Formats: sequence, C-alpha cells, structure tokens
Amino acid sequence: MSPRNAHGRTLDSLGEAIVGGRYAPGDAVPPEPQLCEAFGVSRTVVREAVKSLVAKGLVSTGPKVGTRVLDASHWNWFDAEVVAWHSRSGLARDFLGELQELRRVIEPAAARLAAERATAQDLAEIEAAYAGMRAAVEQGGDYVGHDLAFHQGLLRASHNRMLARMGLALAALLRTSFEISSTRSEAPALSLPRHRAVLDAVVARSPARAERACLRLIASAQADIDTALASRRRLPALGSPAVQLRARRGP
Amino acid sequence: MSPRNAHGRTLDSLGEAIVGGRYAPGDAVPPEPQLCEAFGVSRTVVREAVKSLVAKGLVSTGPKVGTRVLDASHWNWFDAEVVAWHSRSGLARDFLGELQELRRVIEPAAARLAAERATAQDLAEIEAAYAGMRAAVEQGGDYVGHDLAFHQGLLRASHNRMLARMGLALAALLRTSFEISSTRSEAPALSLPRHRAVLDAVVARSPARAERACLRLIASAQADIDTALASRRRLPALGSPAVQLRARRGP
DNA sequence: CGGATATTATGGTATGACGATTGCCCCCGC
DNA sequence: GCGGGGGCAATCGTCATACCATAATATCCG
Repeated sequence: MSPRNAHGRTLDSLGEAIVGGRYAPGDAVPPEPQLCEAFGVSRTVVREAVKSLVAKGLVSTGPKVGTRVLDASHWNWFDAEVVAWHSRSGLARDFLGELQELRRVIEPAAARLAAERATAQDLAEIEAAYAGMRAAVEQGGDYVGHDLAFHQGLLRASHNRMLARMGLALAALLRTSFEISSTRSEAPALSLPRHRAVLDAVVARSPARAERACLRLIASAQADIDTALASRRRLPALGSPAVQLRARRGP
Repeated sequence: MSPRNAHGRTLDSLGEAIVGGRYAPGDAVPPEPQLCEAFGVSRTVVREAVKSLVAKGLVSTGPKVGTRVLDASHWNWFDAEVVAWHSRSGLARDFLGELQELRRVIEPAAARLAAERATAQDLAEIEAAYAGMRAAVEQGGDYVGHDLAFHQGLLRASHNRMLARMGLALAALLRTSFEISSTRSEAPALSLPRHRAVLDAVVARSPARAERACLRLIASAQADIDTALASRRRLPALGSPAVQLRARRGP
C-alpha cells in the first residue's frame, strides 16, 4: 500500500493527518525537526512534502510562525489526493451529501453538452464503458470501475476542460459512493437501464432528453445510497434536502 | 510584482512557462542543474518548486526520465495559481468561453441553494459587496473587486464546500473576464440592477427566481464580453454556441 | 506602563555528496 | 543481419550540514 518513495509516504501521512483533522485548523503542525524524527526522513524530504501541501492549499508556512493548517475552505477539494485523504479518514457523510449535490448540478449539464458535441470516439468510449457495466452485471466483474468510466466519458464528451477536470477529481469520491450503493447487489442491475437512457439520448443528439435522463440516473443512485447507508448504520439519510448544516435563517 | 521569496519566484516562472505552452506536453523541461543556473537559485529551491508543480498536476518526475510536462487534462484547473498563469500568458479566449459555460452551470445552481440556505451573515456580506459595487459606479472605486466579492459570497452562501471552492479558483479568471467587460465603462452601471435582482431573490428566499435572475446576469455579462472583445480585436465572439472546438461528429 | 530593542525559535537557502532508477547504447551470440 | 542481455551514464531522490532571514516573544530602558 505504500511502496512509494520517502517523499510520497511523508506527503501521504501528513496530508491524511491534516485532512483527517488531527491538527486544528489555524494552528500549527510540529516543526520540521520533529517531523524528520517522526517519519525517519531527512529535512529535505519533509520540506518538499510541506511544499506539496502548500501547493494543495492545505497549509501556509512562514519563518517563526511554523506551518499552520489553513481553514478547510482553502484546500483544493478538486485535488485527487486531497479527496483520497478525506475519504480514507472519516468518510464524512456530510461531504458525500455535498458531492451528490454537485453531481446534480454538473452531470446533467455535461450530458446536455455531450449530446451537442460528443464525437464518434467519445460515444465509442462511453459505449464501451456501458458494455463493461452490462458484462459485470451479467457475468460478474468490476462494475464500479466501468461505472466510473461511463461518467468520466460523459464529462469528457462535454468538451469542456473544467467539467472534465472536475470529473477526474470527483472520481475518488464517486468511487466510495458507488461502493456504498453497490452493497445491495440488485442496485447495479437496476441502474443499468438508467445509464442506457442517458447514452441513448446523447447518441440521439437530444440535449434536453439527455439532461432529464441524467437527472433521473443521479436520483436513483442517491436513493440507493440512502437505503444502503440506512441499512448499514442508523445514519440520517443524506437525501435531497441535503446537509442543511447551519443554514435556516432566524425568525 | 515579485517581492516574494526564491521558491515563489521560481515556481511562478516555471509554472507560467509550462502553462504558457513553452514546453511541449509530453516532453521534458531542462534538468535541475540547468534550471538552477537559469534562475540563479540553489537546487533545493528548484526541487521544491518542481514538487509544487507535481502537486498541482502539471508535471511528473522520475530518475533519468526528467520532469515531463503532463497533458493539459491533468492539471488542476481549479488551482488559483494555475489559472493565474494561464490567464497571464495567452489569455486563451477558448478557455474564457469554457469558463463562461461553467459559470452558467454553477452560479444559477448556487443562487438557488443560497436562496434556501443563506444565513443572515451571508446576506450581509453579499449586501456589503453590492453596496461597494454601487459606490464604485456612483463615485468611482474598485468595481471589479466588489463584483468578485459578490459572486464569491453567493457561492459561499450555497453552503456547499465544493461550489465555494470552485468560486475561489475561478476568481482569477473571473477577474480577467470582468476587466475585459469593464472596458466599456457603461457596462457596470447596466449590470448593477441585474445583481440587485439576484440578491433580492435570495433575500426573498425564492430559489427559482434567484436561479433565473442569475442566469440573466450571466447572459448580460457574456454580452458585454462579446462586444468588448469584438471591438478590441476582431476575434470571433465566444458566445452561447461556445468553443465548439473539435466537436461535431462525422457524417 | 509602554514602546524600542535584543533574543531566539523556525522556516528559507546554499552546498556537496552519494544512492537509486531507468533510458540508452554497445556488444555478444545466434 | 538481427535480437537480447548487460553495462554505462544521466537524472532525480535522499541525506547531512551550515548559515541566513524573519518575526514572535521577552527584555530593558524611558
């Protein structure tokens, strides 16, 4: 799980510790010498790891002030490693809710654009991913992987780099989400026709239909997650009303 | 313009060069010793800068292979520095088009959510930003800055970290976009009521109205950009049909 | 009691050395 | 002539040490 070099291991440990909330946001992580000792690496490695964290917006450094953990709103949530650290430690169901919300915003729009712009190659890739999902349902296989490829292909077919990039970063979260929703094994078979509907609409160059189909697909996925989560533990469903954290105004 | 430390300067130079397309994607940048000499810094600094670039997904490194520039689809487009480098060198009108497209997807949704969840404090912040814009129009001042704050506040009021984060990263691009559209000085005065409409809808807790108002606001901003760009240079308008780059399928 | 000044902890930079990996080229054998 | 295996070397990876720069904190003087 960690056959990487010293830099990678140190970065991973530090990143996971920070994202996992082990260090209070606003105050500092141990100074460099202590980190060197803790990880058994040279100061060079520690510094480079810290620089990477700075680049990802997790911390800020300064002489005498130390390396301080920034507020959560500053990290690059679209960085694959950041989301990986986050999902690894603390699965954070509220975050899952926000992710679903983002999907509801992004994916239907992407589907619409894809229906307008997808090239033959785009369609072939998505079609291949769908075939893989179907095969996985019928005779076993990596359903989640192909599901991911399907959505990834859809995003890329929108021919908008920002949208595509978002899909890439979301992949890690999507994966955990899919894995949760796939615990009940009938879910994949049920979601298959939903995927087909989206793909058909894109192939037919019907933006509006693609958008609606995608919305339905996401809604059903969300229902799967809700029931799976509800059965696994007695957690509040993170459904449509979503994470209404500290919202709701006063009287 | 560069009162920063060696690490920051080196990172900026390298990043701008890479994002600006000075090094071919897929092949390598000069080896570390040469970079040391070119920037007049020690190898330590160069290595830390490169690590930062790795963290942002711009390059990958390996012994003997050098530091190779990754394909553009791999960079973290939601990183503030990356977009700053991109907008600095080559303004890339196609990218501006994609940005506008993303805005059309994100901001109306955020406005809708904000209308449901904004706290009193959120509203106060947006209101303050609006007041600043108004003051800038009436008696001069930093219109763009307050405009940015307005949209930023709207995103944050959605109480979705992913959306808020996106706004942060988009800020740099938004800024250039605003600056372009503000060349014709009547634009701010015209967009002011559009902003007011969005804010009113949010205050009134009318999600649907907020969404529509936001859509209109973006459309008018886009019109401003189009005319400004068209007058500044004879560039193809980056309007609604947007960057239909290599799209359109074969017969 | 308050503001200027010294102290000092901490990150920032430089230098030099060695290890590890891997692309590349050459040579050998078939 | 051609293909595979082994050595060469370029380049990043890591370590160690020393010194500089900054700023939070404490100290001292008015």
